[in-house]
Amino acid sequence: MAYYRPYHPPADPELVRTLTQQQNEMRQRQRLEPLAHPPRLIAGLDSSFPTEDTILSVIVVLRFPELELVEKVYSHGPVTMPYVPGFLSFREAPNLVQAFAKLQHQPDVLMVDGHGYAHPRRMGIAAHIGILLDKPSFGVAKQVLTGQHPEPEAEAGSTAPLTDKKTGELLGEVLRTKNRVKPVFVSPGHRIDQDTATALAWHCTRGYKLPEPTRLADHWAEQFKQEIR
DNA sequence: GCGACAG
DNA sequence: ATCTTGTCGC
Repeated sequence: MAYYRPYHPPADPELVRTLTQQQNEMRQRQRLEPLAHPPRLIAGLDSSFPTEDTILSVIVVLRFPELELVEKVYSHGPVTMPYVPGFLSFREAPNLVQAFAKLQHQPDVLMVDGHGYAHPRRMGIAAHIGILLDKPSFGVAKQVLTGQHPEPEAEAGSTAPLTDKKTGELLGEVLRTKNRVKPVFVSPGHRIDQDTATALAWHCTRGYKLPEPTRLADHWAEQFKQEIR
């Protein structure tokens, strides 16, 4: 059996150095603390690429814990950065911020597609967005970026720790949202803690692998994709 | 030096 | 992320 992994064009060393420094600076502003108040509105943020040079970001706002859709907005524009593992936020965050500005309702917390603290420099896109908007945020990713973890039990609701192999530090939690289906990776971003992030992700699941906020954002992207053409 | 690598 | 057919399981 031969396994292949996607080939990533070599990233410009100078660019990587600049962005790394920027993430380390943002890390100084990151605050991981319990949510001040229970959320009334939770947002789901997701970006897609209708064409290789066009980015489409969608944000949905749901009432919590009912999970009823309250609002949905989108923003699209030209792609300005290549995808480089570890620097996803610089490619997607700007357009997400543009979409956020269109919201009529202000969400209490943001669920972002991708990692938050579970990042090489603890600055995944979820943390990045939270700091830029000064909003509580956390990430829900479908694949691991960094860290190791044991397999959570097969039953929905089971969790397992995602830790740094070197230091043992807790980076996030692996959450089985659906029976016998690949789990998702939850990690805090900004102004929230791990337990709250995991609890929110779990309380937002409705029988699908992805929690409603990000699942619906992804769903509406298909609809908005038609509007921009 | 050898792998790993969100979306 | 995106492309893309058949296939497996509830």
